[in-house]
Amino acid sequence: MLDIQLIRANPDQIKNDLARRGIDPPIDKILELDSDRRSLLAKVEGLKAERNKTSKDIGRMQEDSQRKKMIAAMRSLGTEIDKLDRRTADLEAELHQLMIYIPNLPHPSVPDGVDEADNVVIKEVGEKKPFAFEPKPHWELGPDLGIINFEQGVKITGTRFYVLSGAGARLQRALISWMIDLHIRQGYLEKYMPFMVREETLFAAGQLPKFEDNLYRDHEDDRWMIPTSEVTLTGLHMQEILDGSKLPLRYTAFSACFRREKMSAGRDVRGIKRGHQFDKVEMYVYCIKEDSDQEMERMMAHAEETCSQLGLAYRQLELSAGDLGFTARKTYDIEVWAPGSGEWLEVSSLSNCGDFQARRANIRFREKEGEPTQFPHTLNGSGLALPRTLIAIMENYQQADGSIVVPEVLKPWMGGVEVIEQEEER
RNA sequence: GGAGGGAUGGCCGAGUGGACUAUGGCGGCGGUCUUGAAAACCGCUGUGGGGCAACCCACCGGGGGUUCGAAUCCCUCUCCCUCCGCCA
Repeated sequence: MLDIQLIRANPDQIKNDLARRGIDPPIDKILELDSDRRSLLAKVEGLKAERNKTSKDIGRMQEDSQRKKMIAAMRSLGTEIDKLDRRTADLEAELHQLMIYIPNLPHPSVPDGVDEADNVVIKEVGEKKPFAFEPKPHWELGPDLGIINFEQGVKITGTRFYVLSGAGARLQRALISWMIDLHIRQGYLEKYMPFMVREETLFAAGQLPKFEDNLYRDHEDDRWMIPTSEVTLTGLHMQEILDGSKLPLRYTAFSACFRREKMSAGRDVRGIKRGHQFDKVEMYVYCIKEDSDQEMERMMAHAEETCSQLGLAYRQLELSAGDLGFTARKTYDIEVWAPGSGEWLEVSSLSNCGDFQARRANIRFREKEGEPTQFPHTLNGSGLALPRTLIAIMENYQQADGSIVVPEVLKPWMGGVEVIEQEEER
């Protein structure tokens, strides 16, 4: 959510910033509603002050005709207040309805552009691994080795679900453990969070109301499956006033993520690249606004370390203004090279949300006691999405015979397995 | 799933229709006293909104209602606790 005071003070600046995203939201309507709301508020609050004062007087008076007269007067004043209160509430609701659909303002450093074609490659690290044979895609390697079974996933649940088996399941678990341990060393506090949340939590993180179509939901209770643990890590401090001396707060969490993928139906249907359920290790930071640019670079370095320690060639992209997500003011993507699929795979997306989520979640902090509260900045980034990392490892570490070498850093978690050979299907 | 009890400020806890401008205590901050500290005493100590300001408004878990007036009465939702049932 944007700051209404900011819109009030610099409407043209706000319009220009949002135009960079290629949108033209109803800023003038918002200003009009805001101004109507404030003048109505001044009026109704004056009447309330009068009612409060007179009601107190009534309480002190003896029963007499004067008292009855005042009660009658207050009764009609009450009707008037009710009427104005309702109009104020209507205006506020209308204003709120507009405000919650306005995306975050792009950071000044974000490159211009209308969509992903305008995203900028900042750097490419590592060489695309050369192969003396034609590298296979993971959707062939996995079933051939007996470590991915697509048919079973479809049978059990439906399209875009799969089963990992034996060394495949173990490799994913190894990645999760290794990544979390790495992030702990990088200074993050590990959290294990719920995978289901209430509606309010999704609103706080900026997923609702706009992206309702992409979420799984239990209609009987107010329970929604999270699309990312960014949601729960934002919810962690909802409605709190944090102690400023404790910032920055850095968290890491593993979670399953659930996405209906209605927006991308038909895309990336082969393999495990885009499922309805996937695992992810997330990094999340709450910090003061002065630190957020540097926290972003820091988090980027942490995600890069994940790629480089796994020996994967990767590149860093910065999203153009037109491709930024709803809550983000600046976003870096990390893509790793998948030689079998023959494409760059987005394994991580790191966003600086500024105070946008903190506002929606009502998360504040106070630098020192007695000072006014401020909204912290929040940043989130995948410490890599598991299925795509798995793809990259399988395709990059494959050998001519179809076996897969286990990356050095994962060996401690693989129970002595150094090469994943064909497994008997069970 | 059934029965009952709860939710008040940073924390504990009183308040069941008008002096609540939310009692009291703890903690915190400032002051007096002191060589210094402790103790004692005095004062201050929630959030948001409106207004140039004085000041005003809202908030006692959330929402709605009754009333001239609600922390207090009514409805409803959420959450917590106790017991029973079921359960990894």
